[in-house]
Amino acid sequence: MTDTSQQRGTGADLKRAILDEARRTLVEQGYPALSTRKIASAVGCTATSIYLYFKSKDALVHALIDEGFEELNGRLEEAVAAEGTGLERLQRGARAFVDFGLERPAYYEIMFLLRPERMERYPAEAYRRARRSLEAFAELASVPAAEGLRRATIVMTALHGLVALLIAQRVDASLDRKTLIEEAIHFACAATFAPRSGDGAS
Amino acid sequence: MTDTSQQRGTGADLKRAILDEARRTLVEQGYPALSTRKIASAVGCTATSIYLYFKSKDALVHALIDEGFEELNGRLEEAVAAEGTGLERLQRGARAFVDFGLERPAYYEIMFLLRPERMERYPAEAYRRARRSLEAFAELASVPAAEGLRRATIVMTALHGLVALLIAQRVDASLDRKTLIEEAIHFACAATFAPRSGDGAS
DNA sequence: CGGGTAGGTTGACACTGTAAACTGGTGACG
DNA sequence: CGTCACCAGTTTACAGTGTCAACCTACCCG
Repeated sequence: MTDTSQQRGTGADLKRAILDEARRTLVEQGYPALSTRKIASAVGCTATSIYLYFKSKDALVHALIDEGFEELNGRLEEAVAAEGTGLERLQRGARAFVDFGLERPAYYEIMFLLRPERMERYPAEAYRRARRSLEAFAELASVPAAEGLRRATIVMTALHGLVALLIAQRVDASLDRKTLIEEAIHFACAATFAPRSGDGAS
Repeated sequence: MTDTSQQRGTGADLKRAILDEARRTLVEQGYPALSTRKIASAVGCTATSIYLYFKSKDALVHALIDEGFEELNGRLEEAVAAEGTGLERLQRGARAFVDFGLERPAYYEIMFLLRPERMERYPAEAYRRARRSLEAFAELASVPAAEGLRRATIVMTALHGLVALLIAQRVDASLDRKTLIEEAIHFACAATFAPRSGDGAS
């Protein structure tokens, strides 16, 4: 009965509590509502205490981004791993990516939507982890490795655009979401398997 | 010789000066650097004077967004208007869209990258104007009108994803930018002209 | 001359992230 | 046992943000 109804540990416990509260705020109220003072008061410490465990607010957000990529990578690997043709596996991966974005828009925002200059650069080491999903896609492409990365990037950009505009509610509401997503995934993935410069109409 | 080396008009002139300075700051230093006090001091008035002409900072940004869409729409219409097949015209439009985003990343950011809940909703009337480009794309699609909007949306999302990730510098630096863009546009536009559910290989 | 009003300013409030200095408690060592 | 150092956290403060309420001032009109 030492703590006064505040969840409040010390040391590593406090760090965890801060991270938990930050994640909660992020998920429930979005990135803009993420403030050091709010986190601190919810967790029962002062705002400056956060700086004992995170170099800056950005560093805290980086930690959340890491969490996000961990979950995303997990989902993607699972989706891609199962049996099926390359195209099928790619499509499952694409669906997993889109689902992640739509289910966790706040995570998606901090992972993909924050401009880097506002974000005091996400460290390159972690960046590489963020690219694992891209590489998973590249391996599935049915083109030479040199082009595989490009094709995979194209798929990623297409999926990202889909998720980003859906999250931002900038897609015409009259469109059926499910059909749109299915078709967008279909075309995006097909591109990865298309021959070099097939200009032909039928 | 009434003004003291500050560009400083009164009334509508001041409003224009504020808008000009806001645009300059946006273009040169990006959205995060856009602050009412900075604009005010650069333009030679107080921060609160901005509120005489704009309901809020968001309203000021809305005005810039309007400018952005005006330019974008102009470019798109020009690109799409000239002669050529539907596919060619669509591709020119797509290129124009991507070029706009890469040449004016700050404009692109406020137009497409700001989440709506952070943005006190861009008014619906202006929103419609923002959709003109989409409709221009839809008209070019070689599918029934009902599907045209969806196909156009898919192209838009693909292009948006491309621009967004390029701007955010989240595209592998080893890739040749020009080739990536060309190929992405190629595939995106091809989708609009593909038959219904062409699953076929070759 | 009197007064209303458009156009701007002053000052304040409630926030934000963050740095420097301070404090209370706990363990180690002479 | 006494003292010293260290560590976790707090206090205080600074510079910045958007925005509102009150004030002030110069001009025009009757």
